[in-house]
Amino acid sequence: MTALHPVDGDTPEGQPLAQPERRRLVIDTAAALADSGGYEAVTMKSVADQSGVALATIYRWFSSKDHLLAEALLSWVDLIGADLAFRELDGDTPADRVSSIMFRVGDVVSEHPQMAAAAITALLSHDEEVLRIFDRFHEAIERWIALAIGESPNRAAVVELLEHLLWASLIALVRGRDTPESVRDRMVLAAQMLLRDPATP
Amino acid sequence: MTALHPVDGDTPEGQPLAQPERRRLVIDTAAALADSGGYEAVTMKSVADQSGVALATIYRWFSSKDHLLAEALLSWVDLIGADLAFRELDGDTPADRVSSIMFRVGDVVSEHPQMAAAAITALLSHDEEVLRIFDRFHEAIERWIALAIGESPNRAAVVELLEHLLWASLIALVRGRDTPESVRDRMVLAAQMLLRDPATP
DNA sequence: GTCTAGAGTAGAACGTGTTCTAGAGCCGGG
DNA sequence: CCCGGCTCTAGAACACGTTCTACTCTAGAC
Repeated sequence: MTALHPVDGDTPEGQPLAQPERRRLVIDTAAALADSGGYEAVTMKSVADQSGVALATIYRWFSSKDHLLAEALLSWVDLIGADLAFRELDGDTPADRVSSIMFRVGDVVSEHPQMAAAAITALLSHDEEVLRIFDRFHEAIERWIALAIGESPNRAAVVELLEHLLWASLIALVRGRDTPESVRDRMVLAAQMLLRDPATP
Repeated sequence: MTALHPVDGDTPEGQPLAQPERRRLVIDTAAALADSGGYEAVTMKSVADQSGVALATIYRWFSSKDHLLAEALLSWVDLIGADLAFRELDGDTPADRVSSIMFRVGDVVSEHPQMAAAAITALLSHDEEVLRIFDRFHEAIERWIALAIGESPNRAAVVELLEHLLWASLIALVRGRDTPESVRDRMVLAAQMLLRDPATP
């Protein structure tokens, strides 16, 4: 059994897949394992076996298990990002639109709680590549929140505060210290308080 | 070499230490290792060797490495708590007093960055015992912040929001994504924005 | 003094993330 | 066609957290 005949990496025509497709396959395999059993269920050996890519090759493409899972998370980010670009945000006030975003994020997390927990665990790693991905994640969330609140005094500061709050809430959520509902409520309340006019006449 | 003669666990008189003292010794050994080299520098074997307590015994007392490090963190919490109980908080406004607390927390973290990073990494574990300790940590921080802001409309909500912000900031801090100064600034700004009168006449 | 329950111990063993080794297949330039 | 360099591979090896095993020692009951 050599590189000519990867067990699970062939096209229907029997052609071996090219590198980008095999890389994608590895990420998707990890995501599937994470989705069904969370962080611990993703063992590098099972990812290798199920994807048909050798363990050593996976480590050539990804610096660590956490890096691999972080890459899987990026697919979600793209998904939510595309959704936000496509569908208008509901709500007339900034707080309403923050609420609207939180509903979408909450839906994704609620539908895939194990994957979400695994991804957030991975994002907390100190791995170099994970930090890189974390920055992209950070930028995406910043964009979403900025989109929701629109113009406002202190805009940058408010966005930063809301982002930190969301991050802390997501961590609490996957640790069972919080519920999706209270995350949503907290974010909306924070948006209301931070966005009210500082000098109401 | 048996239980009669633990290498490092004797009093100057040669008496073997009692269980609570030996437990304390283990925690302090872990803290010392964490302080000098961070999370990875704390290996259970080196804690066992340097404290003179057998590895199996350490696992009888602590459910995991993360539990052990979380216990080490509690000493800090007690320290800061005692300091807060003893020294009045400076500042006339709630925001000033939040700033004052952040200075004290920031000082402790800045003086022991490796230990802080290790402790926060440990606190993020899903270990049962760690969750228990996390709850105590959470209550302590809640108390500190409540103490700082005093009476206020929406007090509970403001405290909760500030606590989440602090948590996210500390994580960013130990990951090198933030500086003590900007954590302080963020907390003070948040306190100001959240505590301003909702209906200025 | 003897016995027993329980705490403590040394060291082997195990699981999993990660790295290493040695070699096989592939591809473009001569 | 052959070479040199590249990717990929299987499997061994390693590190460290954690658990297991079989044993010793101690303290208290009697």
